Amino acid sequence: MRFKKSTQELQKENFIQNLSYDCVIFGFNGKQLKILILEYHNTGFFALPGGFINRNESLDDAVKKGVKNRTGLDDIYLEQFQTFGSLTRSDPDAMKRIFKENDMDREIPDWLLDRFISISYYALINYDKVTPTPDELSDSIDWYSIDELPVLMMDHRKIVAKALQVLQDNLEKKLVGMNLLPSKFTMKQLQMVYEVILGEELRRTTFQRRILGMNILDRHEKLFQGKAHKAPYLYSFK
Amino acid sequence: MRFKKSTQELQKENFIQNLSYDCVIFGFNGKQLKILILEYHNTGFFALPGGFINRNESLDDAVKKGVKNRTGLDDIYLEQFQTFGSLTRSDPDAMKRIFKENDMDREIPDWLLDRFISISYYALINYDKVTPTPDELSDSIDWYSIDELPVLMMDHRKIVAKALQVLQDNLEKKLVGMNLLPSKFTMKQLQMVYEVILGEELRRTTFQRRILGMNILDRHEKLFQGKAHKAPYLYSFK
DNA sequence: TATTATTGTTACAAAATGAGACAATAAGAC
DNA sequence: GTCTTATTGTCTCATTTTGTAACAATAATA
Repeated sequence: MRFKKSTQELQKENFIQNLSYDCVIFGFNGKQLKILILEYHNTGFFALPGGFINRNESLDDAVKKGVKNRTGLDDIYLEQFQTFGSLTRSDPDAMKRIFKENDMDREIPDWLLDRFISISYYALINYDKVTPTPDELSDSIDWYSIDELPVLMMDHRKIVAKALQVLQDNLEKKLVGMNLLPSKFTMKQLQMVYEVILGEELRRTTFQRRILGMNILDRHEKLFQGKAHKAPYLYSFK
Repeated sequence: MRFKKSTQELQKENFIQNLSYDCVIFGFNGKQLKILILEYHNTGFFALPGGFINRNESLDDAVKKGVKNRTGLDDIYLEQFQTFGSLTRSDPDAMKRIFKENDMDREIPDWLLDRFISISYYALINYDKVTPTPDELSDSIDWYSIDELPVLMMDHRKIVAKALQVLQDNLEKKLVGMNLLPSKFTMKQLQMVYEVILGEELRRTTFQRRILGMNILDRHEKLFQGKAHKAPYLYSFK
């Protein structure tokens, strides 16, 4: 959970109480699976991007808006995967600290110190098209490799683990590659996406045969990379 | 969404606002896949069993408690599958009507007329061990076959459809049969569970070979049903 | 022109699945 | 008792899918 607006706008009446969302935003940099993590200024607190649900907007719209603000992207592939509601997951002390370090500890709305149930989404985005944008609470936001994450606040590590597990389960049925890759890509790139998500190496020939057999790709021109070997074809999703 | 307690106890301070849960409780009667549907008295409103989350209990505990009250069962297999949060899903007029028909329209707490975001679970239970129990708002609760459901309130039909879809997706990886069948069952019974969930017929020999190949079953004595043919073995999950 | 690394494709083996056949066997009919 | 009936457990063979390796094609470089 985190703030989208200045505290002026964080008025209790505007938002649904005790409810937040968190989003695991996946990107693929060509080699590794990455997620966007933000850091609250002067606290050493790392967290998933998130926010609250406005009383007069739908849950999905709230999340879309939040992710758009962080990434600059419209039409993002979003999937809701779990709602976390344990009694111990919230951390009012951390919340106080964040406000304090931003010289806002007099303004902290009391509803932010209450218990929160968090609805979690994951997003799949094209890494290269994103300009990660921190918000007014002056935190940074950056890509972290999935296997080199910093220690995260509250239960956010658990949320990431669940997101990855669901992503793995959905890998076959949901055309994950389409959203993590540019519109044209090589078979090798697609295979690497599958490999980083599954965390295991795949056999090149079997993978190629299976994917082509699905009949979901169009083949385009070759990609000449200036390397001393045969040039691969470019593909796109139909 | 529905009520667990008399309105005396439905005080705003006790519950998390704007948040409810709904539960699709699946059972298998030997032939059909059934779910528990309740009917509000004198309204013709059919709905999924559900409830609210107490401020000092975890989300999972709230749902466990609710399902236990309706079924009498402890240790229920529960799986959270989706949170519904559209702006249009709530229906304050229906809520008023329900209270009115129960001669409680003066007592209706105003927070019940507000927007609700609903966290949905499905449960898998042993049909024969359940005594469906209506609550103090004097409604009935009964089993309905999945393909003969009455018209449901609000978006509950959509919730059921999603539950069934997720159940289908989870069929292989989650040992669904274990929770819908008695501890000892025949191969035929297990196959029928798979068939009603998938909505398609399966080949007997292939099914048997596949399930036995998984090595998840123990074979026990034969079951003599008084029928003029070979008696099947009983199995249990390891 | 030869070398190198990677690619697309083919070939064959191994495993999984589809489809059918068949013997075994409880209980009822005679 | 013996025959009939319906269902079960198992086996066989064909088909499909997957695992594994081999090999020729080919961009760039030496």
